[in-house]
Amino acid sequence: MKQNGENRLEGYTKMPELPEMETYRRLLQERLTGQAITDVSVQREKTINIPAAAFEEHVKGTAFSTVERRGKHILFRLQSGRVLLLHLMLGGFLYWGTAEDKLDRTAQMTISVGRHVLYFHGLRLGYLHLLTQEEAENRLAKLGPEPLDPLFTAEQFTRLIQKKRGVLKAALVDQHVLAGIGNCYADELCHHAGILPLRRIPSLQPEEEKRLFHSLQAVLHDALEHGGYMETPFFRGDGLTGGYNEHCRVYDRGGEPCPRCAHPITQDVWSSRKVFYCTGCQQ
DNA sequence: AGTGAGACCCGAACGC
DNA sequence: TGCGTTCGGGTCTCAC
Repeated sequence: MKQNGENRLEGYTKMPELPEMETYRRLLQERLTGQAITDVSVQREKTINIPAAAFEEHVKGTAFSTVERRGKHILFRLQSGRVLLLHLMLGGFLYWGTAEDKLDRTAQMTISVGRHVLYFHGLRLGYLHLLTQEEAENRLAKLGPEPLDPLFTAEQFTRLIQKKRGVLKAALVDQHVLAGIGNCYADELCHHAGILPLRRIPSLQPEEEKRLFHSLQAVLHDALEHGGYMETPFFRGDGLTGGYNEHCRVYDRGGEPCPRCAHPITQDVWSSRKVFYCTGCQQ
């Protein structure tokens, strides 16, 4: 595992959120569309939702059609009409290689496409479930809107946020309010907007809500452009994935000077989650 | 309704 | 070197 200059451990404090999953989606879409699945192997039975034999039999006999994303989920649409629904949860990540070019650790599951292999690593609570389209739809039905949907407006954002009365961060990471925001990007977008993540929602001024909406989009777009913050490259020579790591301004930077005002960043705990903010420039 | 706690899970870090 | 212990965190569910 990589460590930075201060010997701070990286890679297990940040879990894949929308930009990381969207980065994966793009990389997978390029590689998998139309490809026949030639082999499947399940090392960890809890990864899947049906007996391994039935899973392997179904998946091996079909091909990928498209790769979509909804919130933090990836949907592999299969030509059989079924869907593989992936959630990486805590510490999960993907690697694209061959039988020789793989990571020096066990994968919980692999899917082969000719000589290429998609490795599923770090699936502790994560899963890859084989579902009908209807089942997949039902699973995702309660998710909030996609923050980067061009049809998603500031007015809609304000309406959703105002349905909640608690702490701002609670609403931002609630998948039923918005799909895809997790612990890290919630703190990052609050910092970008200059608003403290533990503010009570009713105390937010209309102008602050507008700023939050703008920051939500700005931070996610920026993260996407830099390939998200995943530590592990998706394939050998991958120079994009994880490029956003150095762009995180507050998350996991407790005690470091704020990049905007140099005030030391506060690390706090709220509802058993870490929260990072700057009391110098966030109100 | 919001908050907190517990369960789920297991690789990695750490202490001895 | 190697064992045992601790930790973390997204999501769901339940209690207050």
